[in-house]
Amino acid sequence: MESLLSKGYEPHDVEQKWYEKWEADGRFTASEGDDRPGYAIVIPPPNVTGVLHMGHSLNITLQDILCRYRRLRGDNVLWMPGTDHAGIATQNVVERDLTASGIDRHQLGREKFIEKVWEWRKTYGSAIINQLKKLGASCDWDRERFTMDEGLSRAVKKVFVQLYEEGLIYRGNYIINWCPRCMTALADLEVEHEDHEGHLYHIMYPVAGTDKGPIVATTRPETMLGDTAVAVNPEDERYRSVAGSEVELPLTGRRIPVIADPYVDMTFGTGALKITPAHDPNDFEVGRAHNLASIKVIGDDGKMTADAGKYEGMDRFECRKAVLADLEALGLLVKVEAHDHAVGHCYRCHTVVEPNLSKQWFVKAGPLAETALAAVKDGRTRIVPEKWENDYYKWLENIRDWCISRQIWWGHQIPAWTCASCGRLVVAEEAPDRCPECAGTDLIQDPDVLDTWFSSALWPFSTMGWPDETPLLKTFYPTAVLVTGFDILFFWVARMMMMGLHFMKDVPFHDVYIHALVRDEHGKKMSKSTGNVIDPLTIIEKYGTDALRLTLTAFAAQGRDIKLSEKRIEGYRNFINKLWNSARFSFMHISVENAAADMSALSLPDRWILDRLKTVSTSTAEAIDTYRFNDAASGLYQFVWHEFCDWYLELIKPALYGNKGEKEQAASKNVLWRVLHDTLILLHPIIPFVTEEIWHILPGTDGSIMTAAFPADDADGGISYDSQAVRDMDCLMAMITGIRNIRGEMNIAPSRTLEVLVQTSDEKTRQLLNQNREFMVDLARLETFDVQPAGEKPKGTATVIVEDAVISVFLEGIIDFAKEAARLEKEIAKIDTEIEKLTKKLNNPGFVNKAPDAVVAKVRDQHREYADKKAQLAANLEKMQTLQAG
RNA sequence: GGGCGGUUAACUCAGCGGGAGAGUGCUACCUUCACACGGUAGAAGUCGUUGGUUCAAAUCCAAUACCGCCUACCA
Repeated sequence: MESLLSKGYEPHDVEQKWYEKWEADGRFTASEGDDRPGYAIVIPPPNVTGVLHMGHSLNITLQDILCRYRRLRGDNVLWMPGTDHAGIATQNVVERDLTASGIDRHQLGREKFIEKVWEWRKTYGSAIINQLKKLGASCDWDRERFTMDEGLSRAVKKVFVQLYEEGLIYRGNYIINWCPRCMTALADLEVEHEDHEGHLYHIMYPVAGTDKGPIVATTRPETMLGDTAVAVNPEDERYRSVAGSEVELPLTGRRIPVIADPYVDMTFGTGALKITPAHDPNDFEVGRAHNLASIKVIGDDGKMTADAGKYEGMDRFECRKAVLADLEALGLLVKVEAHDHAVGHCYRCHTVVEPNLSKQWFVKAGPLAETALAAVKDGRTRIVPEKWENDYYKWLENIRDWCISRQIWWGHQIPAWTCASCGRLVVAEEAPDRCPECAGTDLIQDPDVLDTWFSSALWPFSTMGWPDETPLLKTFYPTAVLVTGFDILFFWVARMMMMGLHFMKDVPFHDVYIHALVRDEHGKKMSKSTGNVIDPLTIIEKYGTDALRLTLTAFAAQGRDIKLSEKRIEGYRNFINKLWNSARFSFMHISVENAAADMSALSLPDRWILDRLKTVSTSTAEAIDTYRFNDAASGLYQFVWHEFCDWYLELIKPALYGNKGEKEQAASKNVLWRVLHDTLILLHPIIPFVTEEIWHILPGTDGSIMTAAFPADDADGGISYDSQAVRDMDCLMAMITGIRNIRGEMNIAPSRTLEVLVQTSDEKTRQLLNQNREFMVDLARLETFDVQPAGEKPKGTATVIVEDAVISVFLEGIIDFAKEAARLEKEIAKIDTEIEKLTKKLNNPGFVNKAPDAVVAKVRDQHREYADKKAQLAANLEKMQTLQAG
């Protein structure tokens, strides 16, 4: 059997093999409903154009841990997968493709273009899904959804119509963010602000018929061409005389009024504000209040319109330069100041966005936000870690209406029609046959599509078949938890809350777990342009999926970003290999008889490891239950490597090789089987592949590890805590480590066995040592091992103190005593600093009187222990010094 | 402008009121029959700075510095 197992773990074939088997056996398939508790997670749908990055990898790993864990705990788990049609992003990608072959989408026309996008999706759309599978994602792939699917589109239409009828969707002319490259409106959230070192230009607008007038300040001088007023504060003495008069708008020859409005901040700039209602949201409001005209001088393509006069056709930034030069020539550019300000960029193509007056569709967010806010405030949905709740509250409290129409072709076309003859607007799920107003049959559908996030907002219920009342919805809505990064808390989470509560009358998820962002080793955001991306697929190729998953999990501490480097992944790959080899070793000894065998006649190490196993089982369950993934990973790492491998396997080797009789051999084999068995299950949610592989080699297991029971609580098979075994083992381990320490410090070759004497007045300790002397002899490599009551200490020995036992290692002929004297001095110095600290505490009346008794008693004990230890070591040091002198 | 987070061993990070921890790296020794992707041992930190609360502070509070992020209609 062991010859079949390679010395080093080879992940690639194993991963492929098991993933295919799991899928084929329907291991990921949820039941529509049965006796088991339902547990659902909907995947944050990756963009269909996407390529797997580290952010996905972390996100998927954590969800997979939860799903696999809940299955092991007996739940009916639905992990709903799918992709997002990513309107603007996808359209951009396909357009780029077309451009490469010399085609413009307008040549193709809308219908043909959309066909092209679907073709594109057919060819490349499953790439990201296949990459998720590489990560081991146990999604229910039979239920995979796409936001443009027929079912989801139906949900989108229904939601749109209902919100419109409820007055929560409206259409109107407002200032929106416009991307002149994508040629579409954007929601406020889709604008990324960046600080730019810009300029504040001071421009004089001469009072009509004079050459003096108010000076306005602006960062976007080209917009002056669309100015329809100058505003000053009514309280401002400086402008009292000009308020109400007219000024001449330079470069245009137009006359515009000077209006008074308290909105103007007298302390900023010159105190006079140019008003451009068509290109600034504030100016738009002021313009409305004063009935000013709106003149749109920057077109949707980013070029100046006919209303810009001689600047028509110029790019907006060219125009800025031209306007400045012309003003300069006229002597009207009074001052240029350096001015830092935030400039908005399109989050898809990074072009500078332009606030533009435009007719768009909006969601009235206020009422929806209120319910979403309340659901978190009253705890129906919990955000973990809690600190994100504040951000959530703040955003919803200050929410503004959401611009949902996009001037692109790829997406859900808005279900609104206008009658060509009477102009009547009809909003309906299906295309109307005739106008309800005039019975005209020429109805034209609004060409715009909806914001992609509009359909994503419905994801938790649209994927389960809504608006039909499906069994799936009944079993799995509300979902258990949403796992996502904070970057889409507003974009997506908050909007799902709003829509879920409005249409399902219940929250979409009980918990929201916000995980970290993955950054590079220097803490920088990974991006293609910086060239610092660590590609998960490359990592998987090199180290295996389990290593990547374990690394990400170990670093997924709450509330902190993950700095990833390949070096770290290597370390966790080594752990996988360690686990593999511990199993290889185990398989040399255990057989099917050891499965589920009785747990009696246990040796001390057996009892000890079972206690540790129970402890780590409980803490792993607790950690996953509370989303402390890193605690789960590091707890298991510690247990497997440093308790199971370093100590337990070493301790039971003599028993396994039959040196301790059949009874103890059988007992240890049973325990070994049991520990390995349970450990595999505990690790499976984090590292599914290697655990499944070992599981199948482990004798006495049947079928997939995915069908096993998680060894916690009642499913622990009667293993019990054993604090006595833990105390005894701690004592033995401390002695072994102490002796090894001497060996190391004295440079004694491992092959050289040592003579050791332990003296202790405690009979129980003597008993413990006598009963377990083989462990000492074996692990500390001893020639002789004597246990005696306290008495005269021998000469020429190195000393270690453990509790009240004095361990003497005979050194005569092995090393020189000066070395041991130095070692003792160092040890004593260390103890002295401890004693000093403890003494100070005990001499403090405040401490003795006010601290809890238990704490005081503990400090007293410690103090006594250290004092004893010091006395013993000092006595031996004296002997060393005499020996040296002699 | 407002808000949040970080600052702990050379590096990356846990810990968040009662003895400073882990992984990696480093040093020494070891090719001992699961594993050199290994073993044993070791060195290594005024827990950003200053003040306060407390018998007790890396841990709580208040300032402050530096770094990072989010958010915002001051032209």
